[in-house]
Amino acid sequence: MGDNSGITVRSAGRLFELPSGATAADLARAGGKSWARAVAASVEGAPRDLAHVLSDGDEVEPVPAGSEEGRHVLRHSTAHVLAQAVLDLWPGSHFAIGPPIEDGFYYDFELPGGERFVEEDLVRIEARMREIVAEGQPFVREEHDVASGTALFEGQPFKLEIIRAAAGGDGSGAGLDGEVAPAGVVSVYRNRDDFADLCRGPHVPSTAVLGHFKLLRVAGAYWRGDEKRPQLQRIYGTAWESKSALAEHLQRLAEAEARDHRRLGVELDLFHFPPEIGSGLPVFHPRGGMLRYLMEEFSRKAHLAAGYELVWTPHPSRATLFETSGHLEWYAEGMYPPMEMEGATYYLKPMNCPMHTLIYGSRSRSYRELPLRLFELGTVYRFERSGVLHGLARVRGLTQDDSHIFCSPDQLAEELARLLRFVLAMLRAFGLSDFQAELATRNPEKFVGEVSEWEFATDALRHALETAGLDYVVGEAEASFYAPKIDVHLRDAIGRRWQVSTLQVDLQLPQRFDLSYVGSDNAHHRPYMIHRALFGSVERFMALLIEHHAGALPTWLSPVQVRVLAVSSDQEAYAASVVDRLSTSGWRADTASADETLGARVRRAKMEKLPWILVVGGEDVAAGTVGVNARGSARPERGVSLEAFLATLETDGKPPVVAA
RNA sequence: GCCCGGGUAGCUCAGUGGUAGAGCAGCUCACUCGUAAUGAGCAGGUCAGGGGUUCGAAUCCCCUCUCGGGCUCCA
Repeated sequence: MGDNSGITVRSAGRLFELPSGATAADLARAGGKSWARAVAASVEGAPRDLAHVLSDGDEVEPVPAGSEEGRHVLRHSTAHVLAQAVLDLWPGSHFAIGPPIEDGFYYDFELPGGERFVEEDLVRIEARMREIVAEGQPFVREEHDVASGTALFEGQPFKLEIIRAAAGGDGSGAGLDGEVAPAGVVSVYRNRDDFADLCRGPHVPSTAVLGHFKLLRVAGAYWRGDEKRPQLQRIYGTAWESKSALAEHLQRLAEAEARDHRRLGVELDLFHFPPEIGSGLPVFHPRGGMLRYLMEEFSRKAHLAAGYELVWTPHPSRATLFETSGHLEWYAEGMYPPMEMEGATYYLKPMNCPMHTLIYGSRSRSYRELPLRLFELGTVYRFERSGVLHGLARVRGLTQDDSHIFCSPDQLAEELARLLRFVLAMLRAFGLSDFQAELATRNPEKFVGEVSEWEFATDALRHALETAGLDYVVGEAEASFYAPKIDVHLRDAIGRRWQVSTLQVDLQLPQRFDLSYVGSDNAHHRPYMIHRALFGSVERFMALLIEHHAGALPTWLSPVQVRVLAVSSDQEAYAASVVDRLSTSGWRADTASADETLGARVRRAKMEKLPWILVVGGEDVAAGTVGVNARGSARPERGVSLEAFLATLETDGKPPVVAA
């Protein structure tokens, strides 16, 4: 080791000798290339400022600006700059919290006199932020005790609440994403004499490091996410390590907008939401109807092949059904209001399960029938608050590809494993592959039933996840009060997360409906019931498919698969015969008359994102061939025999096979 | 439901107190064309709906509906 006034630290496997009192920034200067773009340091695995004083023997690694952790720091620091800008521009504002989030950050404020931000304010705020960046203000960490921290944030009620929560040790400060350090230390980052913010850190050394950011939108947000508490004004922004990374992100946002299923739904003439019908209630046009039909037929066939039986149940029901099921007790606010008819009260069903239990219970069941797998594309109605409706992804009338499986306790684990394999195989058939699951476990504060039963069901779900080899996280205490479940999430082509399938082991309905089966011991036993929606809903899944494929649906799902275009009117009869031949072979083909130029018709077909365009001219009539213009290919292919094209369709256009 | 912002022709949008506009789409006619827009013409609007201010309202004010971005909730 060095002389007795020095320290030795390790970074990337190398040893560095530094004077005592040296900081991570000193190491960064000595540390070479890997430290060049460091915005913070990881010291003994803990995130620290570059100004952090190192100790002898520390293991220290750079946190580069472009890493996830580095971006986190950049975004958090940019959020502080946003707060300073707003406090400068609106003296007397209260600032609440400003954490980094995926791809950006936000900050919540309360403006004096209940004033609200408007979009135009973002320009002013951003300009002030750029001044702060240009000033190169330092981020200086200070540590206070609770008393002096409280004094520091006099007049800032939200900050004081955070300090109190942390000091009170009730753990309620823990969810506030690093605003305070633990153990009664109030850590603060100061930029100016008159601006400091409560924060655990770390931060970049200076605002000069920042600059590649953009404010995106304003929104309302409840303090601590609680709608009974004050609504604050939230500003969202994004921040990146470089101009190009910012530009790429903005490009991705534009791409996402171009893929928006609500926009493509209009452009491709798939569906719309007539105000005459009501919010969240879509109608499907012929093309969208065909897409639905293709999805649903595929689903029905796959379910039949996997040992399910199709059932059908009506949409309204007497209230007594939902009293028995418990829905009126715990789900009433999610249901359409009641209808009175001939002295009875009816409700539209919000779920299919009660009706499926009636089918199970319609006669005595033998263990030999189990597992009994009932499947329905069941349309349900839910009262969704107006603010949450979102195209097809969130509607008030939806069709679940719903199944309820009744099985004996000893079948449960195997049935769940089999079910999960089936779910994943189905999703893969639609071209989706990037899955993550969440296992939601019992909430000890809020559950009904026996703990041992919960454990049995949860273990069975875990077994299914493990045999499927699926990545999963455990959502401790995230289950609803009556059942543990697996939620399957996936990422689409541009990385957005969608929640799709849900598998739930129900401990309550079989009991509420007093379901039983006769076992080999000639005694009555209670079956388990598994709820499962695979697509989630047909509507939402359609939205996902449209966005995932950017409207260019795979051939097997394309409402129109082939457009046949005659070069001039002289070949229209031949074009019609090609359409006939394709239709006879089971393909969806149409044509467009030669009133428009060929270029215009090709353009139209391209904008409809059709997978195949066939152009037929005089040469093709003579030779019995077609010109093939495939979606996504650089140039068309001339003189292809119709047989060869049919063979191409056989490989490109057949629905996938579900191997489960 | 709450906060912010929208709603003008089928679509995308211009129009800030004084005679409702453009492009695309639609229709008609001409053109018959070899791979992403042929030309001309025509038609199309209770400016979301209701109320108010004003000599006069798409424009200003109020209410309602509806859409978008968020919060909360959720398939």
